Amino acid sequence: MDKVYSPHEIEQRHYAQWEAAGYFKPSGHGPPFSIVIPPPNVTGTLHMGHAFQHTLMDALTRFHRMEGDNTLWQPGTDHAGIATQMVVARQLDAEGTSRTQVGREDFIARVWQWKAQSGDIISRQMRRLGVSVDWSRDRFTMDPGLSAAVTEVFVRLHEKGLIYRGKRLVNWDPVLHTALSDLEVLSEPEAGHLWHLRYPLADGNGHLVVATTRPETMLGDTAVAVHPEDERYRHLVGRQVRLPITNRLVPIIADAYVDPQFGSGCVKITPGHDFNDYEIGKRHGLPLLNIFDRDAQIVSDTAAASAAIPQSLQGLDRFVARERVVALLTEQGLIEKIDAHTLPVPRGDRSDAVLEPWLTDQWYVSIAPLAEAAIHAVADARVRFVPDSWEKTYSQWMSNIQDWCISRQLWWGHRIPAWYDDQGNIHVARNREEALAQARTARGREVALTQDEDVLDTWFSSALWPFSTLGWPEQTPELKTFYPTSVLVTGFDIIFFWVARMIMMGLEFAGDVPFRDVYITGLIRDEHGDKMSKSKGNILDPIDLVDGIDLEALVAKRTSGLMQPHMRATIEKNTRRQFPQGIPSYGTDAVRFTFAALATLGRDIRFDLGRVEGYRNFCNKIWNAARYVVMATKGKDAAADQPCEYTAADRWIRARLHHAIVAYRNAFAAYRFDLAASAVYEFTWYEFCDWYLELSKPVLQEPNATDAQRRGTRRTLLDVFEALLRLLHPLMPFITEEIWLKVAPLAGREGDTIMLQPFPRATDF
RNA sequence: GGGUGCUUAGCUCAGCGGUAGAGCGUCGCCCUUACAAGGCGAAUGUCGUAGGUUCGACCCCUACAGCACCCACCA
Repeated sequence: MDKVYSPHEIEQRHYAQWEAAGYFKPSGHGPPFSIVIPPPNVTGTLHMGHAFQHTLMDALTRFHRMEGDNTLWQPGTDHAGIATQMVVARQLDAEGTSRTQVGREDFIARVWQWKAQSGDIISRQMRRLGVSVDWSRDRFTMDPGLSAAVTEVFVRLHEKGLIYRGKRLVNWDPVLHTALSDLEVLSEPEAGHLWHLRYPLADGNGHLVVATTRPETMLGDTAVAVHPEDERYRHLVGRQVRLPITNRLVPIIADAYVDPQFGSGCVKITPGHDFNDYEIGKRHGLPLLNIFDRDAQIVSDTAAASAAIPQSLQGLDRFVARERVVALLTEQGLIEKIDAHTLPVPRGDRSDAVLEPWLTDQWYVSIAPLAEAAIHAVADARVRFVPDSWEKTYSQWMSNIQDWCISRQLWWGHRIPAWYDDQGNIHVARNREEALAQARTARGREVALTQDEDVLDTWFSSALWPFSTLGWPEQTPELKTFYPTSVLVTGFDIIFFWVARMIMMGLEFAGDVPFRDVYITGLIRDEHGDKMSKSKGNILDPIDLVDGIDLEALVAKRTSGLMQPHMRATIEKNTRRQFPQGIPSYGTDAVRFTFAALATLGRDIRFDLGRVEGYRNFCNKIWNAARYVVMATKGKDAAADQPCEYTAADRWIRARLHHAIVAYRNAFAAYRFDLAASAVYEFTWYEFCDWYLELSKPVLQEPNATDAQRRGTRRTLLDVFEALLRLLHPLMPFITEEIWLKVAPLAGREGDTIMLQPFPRATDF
């Protein structure tokens, strides 16, 4: 064996062999064990969080495979509608054209092209991490089969009355021009103002003061509300104010929603552009005025006329309109005062654009009926969260769940299977022919149909992932064998987006929960506890830890393609300070072992390169122990069929191995990868290397030791070390394979790979 | 407003009702034929604060403080 452990060549060689030999396919004769991968965005690259989760999933998969279970790790990628569309749109921009210029069909073709190119990057990264997914079953959310599942689910939910089309306020992204679900809205407090506006009473006797953070929306006001018990205003309820600028008359109404303590105690009501006001408007039968277009600019033409918006304001962006409205009111002496005020501003999670509540037609899932079964599934422990503290988060959210807006005004995604006839009737069907037949029956003649232009929320197809990847709605053998899956490994950030929805859809369509356990990981943060992000310039590419990267390449990587170019200098400085020598190559096993060792339950992880270095040293320790074991036994008498005499040290190390196996297995059963890692680390280093290897030397070297004693020690060296390799394999697949292929024959074990060897049982020692 | 988690050695984190642990870092001594990507040895903590339960608390309970996160319609 080489004197130094060099992971690079070893890793690539073994992975290629494993894959070629088909070792990743289900082959065990035991009970099924299955995991579906959380499908990464096909146009992204794997980040530290992926590498972390993949390490844990692979450890579980390898462990169960070695146990003889019929093990499937189902891979695949997600089309990630908005994210992907944005990336390709940006590419087109850079080429001096645009999405709308190339048109829908060509744009989609272009995305497919990009998908093919980008998807390769992810699978290459995954292979470098050693993940033992069954590549022959690779799936993509927009594959024909999975798309058919999407359509099937949509049609069935519609038939059941659980999908409907409705006109109501949605979170509208005026930059991306699409509706978003509530979950895609991020509200952060931002500095703003509270404008106190004077609304003259219609009878000319003074005015009311309303406080607002969005003065421009006064153009769409249809009432002013006060609290019913508020003595100051009680007498005014039922009377009217004359709105400035538009001169429209709007009523003063009483509604308990109003907090008399806040501002002036009077609230302007804009049902068309505020979710609360929308509800109040419904309660009081107020008219709803739409004053913004899809770009969030002030409307013109008839819409402007019905709100009596003056020409001078039409077509203005909402923020320009705000200034103009304030200026006009100031001129008229209608601004009482302006206070500084911090308010939550809703932004789109992808575009970061300030969202506008906007009245549109959208498709919704009536979710409460589905949620009920999903709440019970968790309450009854048919789905178990690990750690279980997440159950509360889950059930609280599920109990207050709102209908899910599933339509998106995008091009990249699953087209909604709904067609409209010339009278605007809706025909939901599996395909155009079915829709035509439906229309024919309904109308008694042939009618021309137009398909809905919209696509579905990406998470709609993700929700079906555990069964759509296994062939549903066909009752395939895979579906029968591997559904429900054994465990889902994912981050807490997508419990609502994904986990909850999979449970609902799984129960409704696949007849059972989608997974037994949900292991929730924390976030991988940088060494200061900051979230890793491109804009902060603190991201690490897991492959760079594996292969190493020199400083200049790292700086270039971190500073290219920045959204805020002014961050460049800071990022470069920090990077040069933190990694003056770049990042050395640690090898996959060291990186994986680090992830496992850091995988404590229920908290975020500060990723510390010092730990990787420590575990790289651990790899080296194992390597050198192997050199000793081989040197001490190769070509020497270690025959199992000859008399062996075991020293106290021999018996002791076997007992310690027994102990380590028990600890490791218990840790795995409880998803305590950190404890498994430390159990095997401590046994290897402090017991096997520090003590046993040293104690074996006198026996093997002293002239007066007997042959039986030497044999006993050699047998023990081989038995214990060979088992130790199998124990380590789920966490460190490569180095264990490399050494095992050399040691196993000496230990009298046969096999072409450690991957399919039995996992050590404590009772063997 | 509701909820969750965290606070242990310089740093990153385990831990358990019974005299405080690991990795990294620091200091000292070692190139002894598995291993200098190492070995051996050493130093370092009123385990956030204040109460309580207990024979005994870092561990259980209560309050408080600080930090982080999630959900929510106060204009």
